[in-house]
Amino acid sequence: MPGATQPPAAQSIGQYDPKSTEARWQSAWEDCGAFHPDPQAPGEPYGVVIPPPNVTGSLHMGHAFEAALIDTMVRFKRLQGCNTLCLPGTDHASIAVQTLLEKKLAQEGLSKAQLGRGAFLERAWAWKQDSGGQIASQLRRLGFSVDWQRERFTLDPELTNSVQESFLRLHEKGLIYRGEYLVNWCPASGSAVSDLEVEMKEVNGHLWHFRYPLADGSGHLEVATTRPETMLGDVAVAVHPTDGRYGHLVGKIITLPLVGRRIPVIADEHVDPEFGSGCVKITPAHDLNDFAIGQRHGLPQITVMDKRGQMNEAAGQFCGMDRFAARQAVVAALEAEQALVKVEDYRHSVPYSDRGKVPVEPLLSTQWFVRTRPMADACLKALGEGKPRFIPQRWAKVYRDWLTNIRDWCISRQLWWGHRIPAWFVVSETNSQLLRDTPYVVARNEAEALAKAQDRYGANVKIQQDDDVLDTWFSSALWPFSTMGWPKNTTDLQRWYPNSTLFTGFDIIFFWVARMTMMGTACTNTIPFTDVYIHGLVRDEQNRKMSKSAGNGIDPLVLCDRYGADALRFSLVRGVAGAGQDIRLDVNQNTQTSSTVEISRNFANKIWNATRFALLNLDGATPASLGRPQAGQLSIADRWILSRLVRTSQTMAEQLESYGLGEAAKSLYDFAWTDVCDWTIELLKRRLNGNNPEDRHTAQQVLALVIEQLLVLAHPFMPHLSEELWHRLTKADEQTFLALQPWPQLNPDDMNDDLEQQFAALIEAIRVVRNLRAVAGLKPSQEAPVLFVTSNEALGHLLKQAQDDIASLTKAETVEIRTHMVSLPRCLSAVSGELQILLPISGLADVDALCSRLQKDLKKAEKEIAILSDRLSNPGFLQKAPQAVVSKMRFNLREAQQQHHLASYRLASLA
RNA sequence: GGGCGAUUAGCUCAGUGGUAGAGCGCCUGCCUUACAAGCAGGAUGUCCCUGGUUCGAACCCUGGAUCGCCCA
Repeated sequence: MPGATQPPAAQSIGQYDPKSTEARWQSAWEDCGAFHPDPQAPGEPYGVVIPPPNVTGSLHMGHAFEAALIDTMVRFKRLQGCNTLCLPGTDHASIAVQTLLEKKLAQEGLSKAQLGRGAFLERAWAWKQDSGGQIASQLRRLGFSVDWQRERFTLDPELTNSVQESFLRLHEKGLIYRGEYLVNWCPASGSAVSDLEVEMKEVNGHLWHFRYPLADGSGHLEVATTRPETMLGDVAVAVHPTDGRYGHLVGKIITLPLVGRRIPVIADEHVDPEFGSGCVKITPAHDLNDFAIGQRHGLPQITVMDKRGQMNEAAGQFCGMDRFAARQAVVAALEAEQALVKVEDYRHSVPYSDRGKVPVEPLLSTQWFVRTRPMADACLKALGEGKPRFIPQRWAKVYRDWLTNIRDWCISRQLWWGHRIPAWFVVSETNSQLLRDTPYVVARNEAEALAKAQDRYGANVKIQQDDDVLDTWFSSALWPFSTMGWPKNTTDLQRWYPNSTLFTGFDIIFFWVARMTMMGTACTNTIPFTDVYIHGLVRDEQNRKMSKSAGNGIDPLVLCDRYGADALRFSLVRGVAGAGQDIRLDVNQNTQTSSTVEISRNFANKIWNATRFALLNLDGATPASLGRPQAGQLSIADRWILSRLVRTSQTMAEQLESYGLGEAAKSLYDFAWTDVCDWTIELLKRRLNGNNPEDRHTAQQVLALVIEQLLVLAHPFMPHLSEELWHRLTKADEQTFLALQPWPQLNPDDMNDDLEQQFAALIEAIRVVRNLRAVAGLKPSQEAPVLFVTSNEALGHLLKQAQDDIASLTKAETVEIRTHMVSLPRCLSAVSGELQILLPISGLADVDALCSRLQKDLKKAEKEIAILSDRLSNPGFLQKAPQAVVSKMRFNLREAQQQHHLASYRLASLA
């Protein structure tokens, strides 16, 4: 039970409370327009558009993850001085919104047909104003540094204009056409959907075998199908041309059972002779493969279902039945005619509509399509030149394969909510009827359409706009430039187009990324972004994808409330191993807690307290008023932390530049916790509390500098915390933001490899003393003298320099450094490399513990000596390994031998 | 059928050829005036298997196993 022994008030003093700060900074940033960049401002442009979430959606962990990644990068670039734009928005989600509204209407006993298009759209807009786009406010809660003044919605007038303009241009170039094809029909939403919106699902079904009699009475053929109801639309039976069993039957006529239609036996390469009997029924109007075969053989297409998925007149006695009821009825009827041979259980893939969650029905209908081949080729060519660059690279291959095998894109949807297709039918040309071959004009508006139609068909034409709307992804495909005002050549477009990086999940490479690049090439003649960063999915502790429908998700906002947005963000970013790798977030559904996020909360608290320590020790001075420390005044520990600071700042910048976000987060964590808190602050305490004013001043300068820069480094990951603390530390006014400060500007000369190596030895010496004290059972508060003996001069010098530091970190009464052993009474001792560490206290020593400690040292040295001398006696190694490696091994061996020697000596002296 | 990813400490994962790492968890001791959301110390490994390349392999190559994903 945490804190059970202490009253909450006493406990809260040293605890960071995100609730009291996060909301304040979010509104301060927004009110001051901190993230509203001026396109004319200096700095290298860095432009990102966020993947527009669905307007029906609410924030889930996937959004939070994506937002955390984007914002970390965006804030980093801003600190680096880039002219940074991060543009938010939402998409209108045709099918989702329409499904939602129709459900609501149904509750009122209404249908959209009763309501009519105008009233329906009014309701849709009303809904959108009310409850649409709650995601925007939720993204604010994460501290996402987007420019809300530039927020866009795909149905905004300007974006609608972009959609119309691109439709027009593509149509003019022959890249959009209208035609009658087999499309994926979703009976649930009453609309066509694209290939991508179809998901193949493995289901347990049946394989029915039927007998089809030859018309001349000379026998029959056996066909097998998983969809008996489609046999009503059969127009042929196909066999493989080389299939010896059936060669003689090709060209013969079959009488289709139940229907009585006379259909031919044909030969087609496509037939798999191994499958079933080797005979395939052909239903061009209800199967994609059959459609292709039908076209090759000039067969008719007989549609036996309507758009609700019910059998139509062509289905004869089955007319009016639902397709699944018809399946049973057809089987029963065939059985009655003794045409049913057998039924097998059969596991197979069935195409389901992503949105409607019902099996799609391939259906012949007249739709609009994008001719993708030319655009895909342009994209492939660009990819050959490295445009765009994929991170991680392997996704480029997925993208390329998709573009290589791409099919035309069905873009019309039989829905109302969306961008209405800017095409008008000249119905006067076909007796006021809308037919497949009714001519049409494409225009920006009705007046322009009328003019065009009159121009072509005479003054008395009557026109009527296409009822359908465009696939939502059509407008999403324009997002990188439609949001910036295209086709107008705006300053935003000039500044931030092409965008710098697109961040998105691999699940929409096809849906979105490829379509954006295609539309980018077609409309703007360029790939719309330089880099594409593909991130993974958020999974739960059982490695399942976190999703609302699976019920294993957790509301990110709940975690924000519990641990702070910064903690959640840090967890998500730190969890990224390699780019594109999934991350795992443990979440306890019952308690709504996560130990992963708790760790990050603890880290935030650590930074909070480190800064609090600084504030308590700076006497009200700020980093600026204290000034930077003078080189001549610095202790070895000071120089060490400055070196670490410069190195960390450089490393993190390199990691972030190369999209190593998780690595950068870890660098920050280690620097803050280990270097700053465990060592630097502990070392500074002595000088801050001491009586030497000069030394104290230097310590304050170092502390102020290190903490301020730490806050800058932390800012991309934990923006609220760092902003709050930076203000407390610097006493900056309320219009000045850490978010707009420069990335640490430090002197690279302060980075010193040798110094860091020496300091590591010092740390090791301190560790050994502490270990020795623990092993020997000394109480933590008990002071004891420490004696170092080493014949290594450099090491001795280092220890001497840091004598006071060692004393304060090891509770040493005195610290003595000698080059030679002196005779001492029995004492605690240990050995580290060329260093003997002795605690000359008699009487207290736990001899057994000491012996085992020395035994351990001895064993370790023995093992090392064995490995190293083995290696160094290998002529191949000496000859072929790099000199640096060889001499390092030699050095290590000498040190191990020293250690061995000293440890056995100490052991002997104990006996 | 084709492709991709993963496999390292009890858990989550780093580790691009030179003596296996971190955090959490675990054990011991500490409320040491920044922090118990903390401090100090400690224990913990067939780096999935196999063969090869190499002076040297967790890492590169062959083959395989298990788990997951994508496409047909």
